Amino acid sequence: MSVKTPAGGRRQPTIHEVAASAGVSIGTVSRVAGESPRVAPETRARVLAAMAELGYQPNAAARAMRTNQTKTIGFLIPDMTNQVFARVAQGAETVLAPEGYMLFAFSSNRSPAREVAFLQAARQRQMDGLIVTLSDETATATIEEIGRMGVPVVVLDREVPVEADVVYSEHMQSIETVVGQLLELGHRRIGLVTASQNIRPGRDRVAGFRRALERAGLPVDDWLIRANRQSAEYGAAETHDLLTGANPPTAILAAGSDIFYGALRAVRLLGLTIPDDISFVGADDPLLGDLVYPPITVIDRDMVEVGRQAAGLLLDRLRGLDMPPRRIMLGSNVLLRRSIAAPRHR
Amino acid sequence: MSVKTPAGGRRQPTIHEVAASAGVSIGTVSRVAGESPRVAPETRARVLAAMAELGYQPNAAARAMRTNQTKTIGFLIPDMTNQVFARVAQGAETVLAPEGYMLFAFSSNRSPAREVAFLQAARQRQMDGLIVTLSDETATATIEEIGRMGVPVVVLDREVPVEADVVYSEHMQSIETVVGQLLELGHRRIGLVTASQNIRPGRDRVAGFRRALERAGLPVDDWLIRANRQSAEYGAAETHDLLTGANPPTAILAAGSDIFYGALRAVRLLGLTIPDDISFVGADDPLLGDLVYPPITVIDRDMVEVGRQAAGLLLDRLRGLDMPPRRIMLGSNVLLRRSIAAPRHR
DNA sequence: CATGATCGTGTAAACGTCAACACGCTCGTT
DNA sequence: AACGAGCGTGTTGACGTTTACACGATCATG
Repeated sequence: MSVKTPAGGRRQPTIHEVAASAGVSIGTVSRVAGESPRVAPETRARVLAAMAELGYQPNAAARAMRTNQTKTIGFLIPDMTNQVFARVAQGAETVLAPEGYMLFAFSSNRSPAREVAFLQAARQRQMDGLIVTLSDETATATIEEIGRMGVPVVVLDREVPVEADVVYSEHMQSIETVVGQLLELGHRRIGLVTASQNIRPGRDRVAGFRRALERAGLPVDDWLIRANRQSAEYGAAETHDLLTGANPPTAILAAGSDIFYGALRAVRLLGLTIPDDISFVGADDPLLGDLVYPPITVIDRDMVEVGRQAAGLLLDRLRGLDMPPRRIMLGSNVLLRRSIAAPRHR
Repeated sequence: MSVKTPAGGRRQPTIHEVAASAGVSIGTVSRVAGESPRVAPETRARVLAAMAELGYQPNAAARAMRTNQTKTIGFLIPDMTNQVFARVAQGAETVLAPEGYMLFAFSSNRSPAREVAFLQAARQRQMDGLIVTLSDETATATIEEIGRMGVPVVVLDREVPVEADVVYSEHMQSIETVVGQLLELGHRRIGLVTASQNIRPGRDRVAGFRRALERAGLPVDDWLIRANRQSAEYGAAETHDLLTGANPPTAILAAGSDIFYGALRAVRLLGLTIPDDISFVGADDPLLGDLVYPPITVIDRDMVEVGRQAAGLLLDRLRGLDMPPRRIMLGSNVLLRRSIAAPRHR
């Protein structure tokens, strides 16, 4: 016994067919579907039976046209395969689902063009709200498109000139803490590999890095700062370049989960031992940091909480909250592990 | 200068407003939007200008109602935070996007109830097609719901009584290969931790495991087989239990990416050294396997290709292909690394 | 120069739903 | 018995599109 899934597209039953089958008018069916109280129990039962029988599901398009809401939230992430964003989605889901909203995730693969395409699709589809992580704060087309949305938008960890609620993560202090610790141990040349300065995390990490050195009265060697892209390949390439340079760093900060992967791989391929040959700090993937040997010090943040907070902000707007944009800042933790030690030659 | 995103819901411009602004009828605007050739170039230009001016995006709900298609594909995955499924989505995307379809991912968190909810939502939203990974083949409600879809559905790596195209991954042979190799090295007690036998991968892995032992003329100790759930916690718990038992295995097969994580963690926490104290084989996360020390032998498959193949099958159906269900089987590779060795006490 | 084909455009119906309104029925009240 | 209130149900426009059809203008043809 097997169930058919006709490619030809079996027509879905409509409210009219349910009405006919139950021997009532479409208005009554609609009231039953909408859980309106104004229906006699006996009628309701008959309608419910007809619905079940026919496998009726109300047509969302028609419903959306009448009610101007779709109970759909769009979730824009730079990269599906990155656990960091997936966890955010998971957190948001836990808040939105109980309210009857469906969260649909869409991955831009860090392409501003695809971000615009997503925003337009979301607008076409009358999505009720959006949670977005942009891949480039300077992409004006994306920002204009957000302005046109007409529904509440929550922005994650970006600084964009848009009147939207934002959930920020703290990056600067944690980098400062880590760099401070490395300086304490005697490191004088520390390499930083992180995201582009076109997004807040990249900018803040570089800023925190510089501040830590300046505070210690040390000069900043720009050669040691690599802040351009967010990918394992980039992390690997820059780490390799740093470690094979004329005057290599004695510690590497791989700030970003993909970069962390790539950088760690580069260190391994060079046959270097952590922390004897090189001190190493990762970010955003506490699991990986704890699985390798020795465990790696990691800058961590609770992404599920980010998702919950973002969903909370959105939900308030969906309920009609009218007030100036709100900003939430969530903290980071430095999970100290055995991957950092005093530099060898010194 | 900042852009507004009114919570109140700025009304979106409609085709009527564009028509008025361009001084033509709505029919003409629709023809321009639909790229029909029957429009004078001068008129087209005027309409296009009006559209751009107003930031017009056609209302997908209204369009869907007329045309019965939404250019939307639903993608159901058991777990967003699992890279394996994310990669499938990525692969599918590369095939579907050029055809104008948008892929929206939804995570069921391995809950059959949420799978049903997703399927109903997809039907309500008139999605044009679905790619689904079910979390339990025995959930009849889910299967019935698939039968009602009325649009093509592609199933990933599950055996369900549904007339749908399927993309399978090969599991049995690769497990046999690995177990054979371990036997060769002298292992006689091998622990298997994998997914529930309610899904094909779990079943096939257990079957492959048994076959390898039987072929070698060895008895199968059911205590060594743990096939119940797919999560890091489960992997950790069962691995711990196996390794602290009265007669522990000398090798562990952690078949499943989350299970791999958890199992590896359990081994670490017990302070065991791979491969001296215990031989270890993982699955589905070649990256992790290569990052830890020593690198871990892993059963790997190309999930992006799975996604591409699934999307290809779906696309054919969307184009109207009418033929019996097709099945594609994709292979697995055993990436041999230094985590397996001859057992110590023997 | 009449005829018909072609072209560009406008008009109107339909898609499936919701909700305002209307209507008839049953009660309780006087 | 008459009346109004309230309840359950049916009817009827919208919502924004697409598309078949209609129509006038232009143009080539005999």
